[in-house]
Parts: sequence; structure tokens; C-alpha cells
Amino acid sequence: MTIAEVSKKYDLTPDTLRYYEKVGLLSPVPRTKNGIRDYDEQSCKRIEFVKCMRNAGVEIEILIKYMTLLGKGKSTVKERKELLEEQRKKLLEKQKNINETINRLNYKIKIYEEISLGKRKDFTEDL
Amino acid sequence: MTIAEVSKKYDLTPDTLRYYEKVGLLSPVPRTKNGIRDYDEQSCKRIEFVKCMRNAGVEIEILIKYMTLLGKGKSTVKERKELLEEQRKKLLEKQKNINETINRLNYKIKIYEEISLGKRKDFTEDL
DNA sequence: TATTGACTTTGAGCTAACTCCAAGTGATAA
DNA sequence: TTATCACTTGGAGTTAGCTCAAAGTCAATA
Repeated sequence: MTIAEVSKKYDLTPDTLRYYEKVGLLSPVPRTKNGIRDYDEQSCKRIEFVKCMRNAGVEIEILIKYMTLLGKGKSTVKERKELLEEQRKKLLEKQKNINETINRLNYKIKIYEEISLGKRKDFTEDL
Repeated sequence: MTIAEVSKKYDLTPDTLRYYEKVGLLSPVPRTKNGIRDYDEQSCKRIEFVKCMRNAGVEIEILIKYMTLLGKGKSTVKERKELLEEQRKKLLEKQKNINETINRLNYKIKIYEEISLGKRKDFTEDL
């Protein structure tokens, strides 16, 4: 697959794909004889994984570390597990924050709704 | 309340508090005769609100817009409601991404666990 | 043959959200 | 009185994660 195809498939710009490769998120992508990237199955899987993690806000540095461990084979399983557990912990925390904020927004929006409908003429701004 | 007290209370650095004020997230904080900030109830409420929103990743630009509308009184209720609805939509999307990623991490961690326990000697790296 | 268009590289530039620094002020402690 | 300390300001610096620009290569088309 060319970079344009992969770019379309995963909705990441070619620049971003090259950047990910440069910083070590992807093991060097195979090339044609003229040096043009020809993404294989493995590269695509990694890109999909990275995209998923990035969408959740996992830092690139962490992903580089993970990919490096992955490249070293089975001896790094324990370390990889610990790394993923740490990220999960962070995401659970983030999830909690987001849930709290959504609840707060729900409340505020409901109040504004009521004001709009004239059900609350008494409203004092409280945030 | 002094900036140091507020800083401690909300776990935000004094620099961050001054920054928030400078960019317009807080209406000018009251001062003592020597120009030292003396945070009042309203300032604290705003700080708490901003902190909650920032913890969920809501952009400062958006919050500035919201605070500006808030300052203009009841005529902006509809606009404020729309703004909050948009942010809620973004957070729901984010929540979805995070949930997906947590599920994926749970799966990976489980697999690594099994490998560690010798239950899976056959494992092929798949991400 | 000439040009188009997708690719390549290197390296600079950008944005958000802080974070830090230098220089100054004013109240309190020794 | 002198020194300390928490505060003040303006403005520069930092970090993550891209994003863009310039200059070049190569295969395919007019």
C-alpha cells in the first residue's frame, strides 16, 4: 500500500505517517526499488494500534517505548504488561474526569433549558 | 484568599492562576491596596469550574468564550447552552474513544497475563 | 520530449497551555 | 535598619505533536 492509501484508510495525513515512522513508532516501512514506501500488513496493524491509543490520548513517548519492547520479543512481556497497565490506569482516571464533566454539563444544560422555557425566572448564575 | 491559598486549594500553580486571569478566564480578581490578589467567592467558583473543564480537556479558548457570555447576562443563555452542548458532544466522543482503548488494553493485558503464566506458549504478536 | 503528479528528504514553523525568569514592591521579622 | 519573603509585572522559553515548505526523484502521460 502506498502512503496515500494508508493515509486514506486510517485518516492520518502522509506527514503524520512519516512522522510516526521517523520517531520510531513503526519499524522501518518496506520500500519499492525507488525508495517509495510500500506499507505491509504489519505496518498497517501498528498504525491502527497507534491511532487507537493516540485517540485516547496515550503519549507518543509511551508508544515508542512499547513498540521498542515489542521489537525485542517475548523476554519483554512482563515489562509490556506493566506499561499497558499504567496506561490503563491513566485512562481510567481520564474517564472519571470526563464522566464528571459530562454530568456537570448535563446539569448546566438542563438549567439553561429551563430558563429558556421560562420555568426559572429566579436563576442565579452559579456555574 | 491569597494566590498561594487558592493555588493550594485547587492544586493549580500561582503562574497558572495568573495566566487564567490574564487570558480572560476570570473577571479581574479583586486586589488589596498594594495590588495583591485577594480572591473572592466568585473567583474561586470560576476557578473550580475551569479546573473541572480543563481536566476533561475542554479548550481554554472555549472557556474564555463561555466566560465572556456569562459576563453579558441572561441574553446569552441560548448561546451558552449551545456552547455547552457542543462541548458535551466532544466529550461523549472522547469518552467513546477512551472506553474502546481501555477495552483493548484489558484484552492485551489479559493475554500478557496468560503468557506470563505459561498458558499461552503459542502466542503470535498481533497488537 | 516535456510535463505532470505522487512520492522523497531535511528541517523549519506552528499551536496550546502552560512555565519560568528577571526585576521590582511592600510588609514583617531580626 | 536591614533582610527576608510573598507577592507583582512583562515577556521569554518549553513541550508535545504535528504541519508545512523547499528542493529533488521518478514513472506515466500528452
